[in-house]
Amino acid sequence: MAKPPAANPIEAHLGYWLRFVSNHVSHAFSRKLAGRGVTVAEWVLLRELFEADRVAPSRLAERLGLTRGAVSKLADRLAAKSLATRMANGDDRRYQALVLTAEGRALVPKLSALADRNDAEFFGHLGQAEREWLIAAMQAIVRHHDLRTIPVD
Amino acid sequence: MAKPPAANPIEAHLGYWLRFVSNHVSHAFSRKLAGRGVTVAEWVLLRELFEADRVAPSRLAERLGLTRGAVSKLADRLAAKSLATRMANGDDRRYQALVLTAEGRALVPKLSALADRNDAEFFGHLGQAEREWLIAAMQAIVRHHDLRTIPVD
DNA sequence: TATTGTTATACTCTATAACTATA
DNA sequence: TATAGTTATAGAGTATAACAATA
Repeated sequence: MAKPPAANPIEAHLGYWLRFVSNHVSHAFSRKLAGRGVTVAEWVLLRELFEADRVAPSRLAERLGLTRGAVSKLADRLAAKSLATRMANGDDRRYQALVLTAEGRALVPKLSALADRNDAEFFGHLGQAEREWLIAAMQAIVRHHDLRTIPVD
Repeated sequence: MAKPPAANPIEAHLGYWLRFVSNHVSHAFSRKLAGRGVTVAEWVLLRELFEADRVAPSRLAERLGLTRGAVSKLADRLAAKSLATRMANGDDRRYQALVLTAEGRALVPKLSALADRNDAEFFGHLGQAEREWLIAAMQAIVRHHDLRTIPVD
């Protein structure tokens, strides 16, 4: 009698293979960012601030699927690194805005170049058509499930 | 004058979209596992032990791309939950083996069913052909870069 | 000396929940 | 009371480096 396959092979799961590739890509990127003294979570926040200029922490928490406490701590670290600062925001004094410092604003394009390089290293060997096909497939899944929060970790 | 695009759009990166989908899939799975009192890292170790019967911690560290210290702590937690135990292994008394307990062995198929369900929830709407195409694409990337360590986090 | 495993230490990431200030 | 943000606490996950036992 053969041993019954009590557990299905996890290698049949698309999620397993996505995670396999995605984690290697992320780890490689994380190592590149470390050379600039920045973590992936910090990078995600920096990107958001770069694009939106001034953002309330609660808005970031919503977009990134984090608690306000988590954003608060991330903001602390960006502030400690002189990459972002807190500012008053509008009339309601409960609201703040997080804003990049000049140093932070200057850093983002450099980190962005690292991201470009990382993506090219992992996927540059694919044809343009295949890369676009895969991106479209992932975007379709995101739309199908109405996934909204931008991944941080 | 339009503001120059000082940072390339990260949305052009395949890595970004893989991470977007992969993280949502992993988080959903993590929540399912939490209902059984198990973390994703613990699940990965349990799978390895289920398949190999007895494995030396150093071997696990190698396969999973972790330090021996990290595996040691994970083994502590599995032992605390009565899912795995440490045993002597062979003649060289420096070596151990980690082995599933009966409880651990009984649990894995249940967790595996959660993994099946999670994958079906996220990708069940795709055609069989598309799912297989995507899996093959990921496997090709893994082969191309000779990625070996099984992702834990 | 070299190797296996453990432990000490530290940092990131994140949550929950209590707290402060403001409305 | 309700909301924005902070802080206290806790735990997972991981690394580096020092250590103990064994070879």
